[in-house]
Amino acid sequence: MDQPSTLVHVAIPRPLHTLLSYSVTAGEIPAVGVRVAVPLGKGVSVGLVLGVEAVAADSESEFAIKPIQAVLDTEPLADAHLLALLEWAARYYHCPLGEVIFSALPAALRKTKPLSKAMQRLLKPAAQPAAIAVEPDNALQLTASQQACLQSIQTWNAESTPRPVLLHGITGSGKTEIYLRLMTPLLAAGKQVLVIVPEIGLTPQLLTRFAHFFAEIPTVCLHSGLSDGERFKAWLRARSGQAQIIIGTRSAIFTPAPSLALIVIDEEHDASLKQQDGFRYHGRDLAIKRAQMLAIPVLLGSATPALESLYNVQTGRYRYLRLEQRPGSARPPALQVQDTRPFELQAGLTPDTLQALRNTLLRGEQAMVFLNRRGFAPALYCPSCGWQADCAHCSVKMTWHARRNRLVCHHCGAEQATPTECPSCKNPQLTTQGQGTERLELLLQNHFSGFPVVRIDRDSTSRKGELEEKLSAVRTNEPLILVGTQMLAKGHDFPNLTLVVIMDIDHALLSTDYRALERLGQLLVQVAGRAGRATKAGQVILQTSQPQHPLLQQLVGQGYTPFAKQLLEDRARWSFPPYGYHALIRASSETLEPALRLLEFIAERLKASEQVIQCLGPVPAPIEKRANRYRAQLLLGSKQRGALHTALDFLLAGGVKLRGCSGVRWSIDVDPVDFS
DNA sequence: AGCACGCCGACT
DNA sequence: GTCGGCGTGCTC
Repeated sequence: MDQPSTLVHVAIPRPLHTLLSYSVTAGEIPAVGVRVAVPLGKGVSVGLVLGVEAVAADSESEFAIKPIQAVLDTEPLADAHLLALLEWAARYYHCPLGEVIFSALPAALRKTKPLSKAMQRLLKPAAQPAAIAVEPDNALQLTASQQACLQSIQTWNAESTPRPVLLHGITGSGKTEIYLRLMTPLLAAGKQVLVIVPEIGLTPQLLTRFAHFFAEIPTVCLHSGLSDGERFKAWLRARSGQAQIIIGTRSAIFTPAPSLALIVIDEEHDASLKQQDGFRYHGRDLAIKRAQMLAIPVLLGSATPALESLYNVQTGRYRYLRLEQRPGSARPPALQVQDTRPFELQAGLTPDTLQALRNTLLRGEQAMVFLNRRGFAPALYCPSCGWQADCAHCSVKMTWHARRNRLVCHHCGAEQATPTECPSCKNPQLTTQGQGTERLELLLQNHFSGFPVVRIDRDSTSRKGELEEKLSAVRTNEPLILVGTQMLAKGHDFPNLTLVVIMDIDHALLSTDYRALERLGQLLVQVAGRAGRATKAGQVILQTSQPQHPLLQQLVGQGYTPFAKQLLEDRARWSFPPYGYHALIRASSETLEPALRLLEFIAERLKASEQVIQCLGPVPAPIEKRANRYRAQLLLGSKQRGALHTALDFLLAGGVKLRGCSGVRWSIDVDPVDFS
């Protein structure tokens, strides 16, 4: 008897570029979006059902179709919208769909284990939350410009297919207030709002504001500090519609939210929105895609918008709002460039800078010295023979950490005891070179005895609660000096902080990475924004040996917008993003040659695609060796996004294999932001 | 990614 | 004569 039977097409978390098909028995046909356990090779794998197809029982098949092993869920984990987003992302980033899907699901769902009864129950559709009266906080009055901003956004968002809005608001201009006010009516109507932030641990003040303002609204936070179980529970609460505010880092963009009505991307320029390994998506770009698919508004906020976003404003794809003034009497800080060349430096600081620090402390105010380099010194060398402490596994110098008296590689984590003499010539007098936050802390402690020096970096805050401890010391508003890295750049508001010193920006001014200047400009503006946030005027000192650099001059003299405009003109001249599109193919192997050879082969295949694209390279990566692997890269550029994608599809369809390149690992990075 | 199959060097 | 090296290819 030829009875019809049923096939399911399943995405598997492996680098397969196709779905696999399995048979199911009539009584257990799973719905699309349900997980199944399937036999794979000799083993068993989890998979997600993406298609169900009735076929004639006698239909021929290329393969021996195996039956699924078990249906794992009673309810679909992802709805059609989310699956469409993931399918789009897999195509756009040229990442296998199964890997995309399972990296978007909480880790608890990547196992071939059925959920407990309790968890199954939580997957059932829940009733929409009842409308809640959100109490307007009368203590919080919007300024006239905030009010005008809010009004514009609300008018625009009422359109049937709203365009993304870029809210360009200087530090302290009150972007958060706009977010809160925009969210209020939606939450009151029982809707959900997704808020994406760069790194949750670094934006505690944003979380506190939300918690106070929306005390009665169920909220979940999705960040790296959660255990698998906690993350899964938060995901379930969002999926049920019960949690109305979902705050999280980039991966939160994949959280199911049945009544999603708004997406907010805070610090939309931030590089941490781009995933740097595996499925290399951009959180902001997927947010815009998701919002577009759902026809809901999306708001991008930043004091220093990404060049891409400013360009999208120019072309009319985004709308733009500027929030200029700081509430109250706060004025923007005065920026001053300090030429380091004529001076003898102490731990990298000029005499003028030290004097400015002293004056600040004597006025009873706080100062911050920003140096994006951990450890005591970034190099240890022998003055007699020239030997230097290199990492055995990477092509970088090791950093000397004084407190632990160890040499540490900041790229692979390798550590070793500090040698007591030169391993090459036995000279017992090894010397350090360059500045790190540890050395800066020590110098400042000696120089300003009687005033506390608080160092905040990954090394000084590794213990749980240590960061909060240090921050609360700063919040006493007593005169002190803060020393720190990137960790200090955003999210903290110190009312008595009036001086910010920024060190070591030369490498970014001289970098060959075309994004380095954009990032430097953003960082300078963000860090400068720490100064003078309350009623006191702020001062910012930039130390550099390149004070005449035209773009630095422009940034200091005219501000971020003209600086960004100039950078955009430079990008246009070279057809660099956003005027052209890039994809970076990286390869690594135990020696450099096979990686280069494979990329050479790939470059040739791409040429055979007959698409209008440029290949730059292959060349060794800027950090040629990392964790014992040699790295090379091939940059692809095109003025047509479509040509680039067609070429990459052609490459993947043909398969990439070359004899003698067996140990080469390679990957595609669409819209790369990091070229190291 | 795993995990097999498949041809060339040092062992009971 | 075999055990096993990891190069190559497949997974419905």
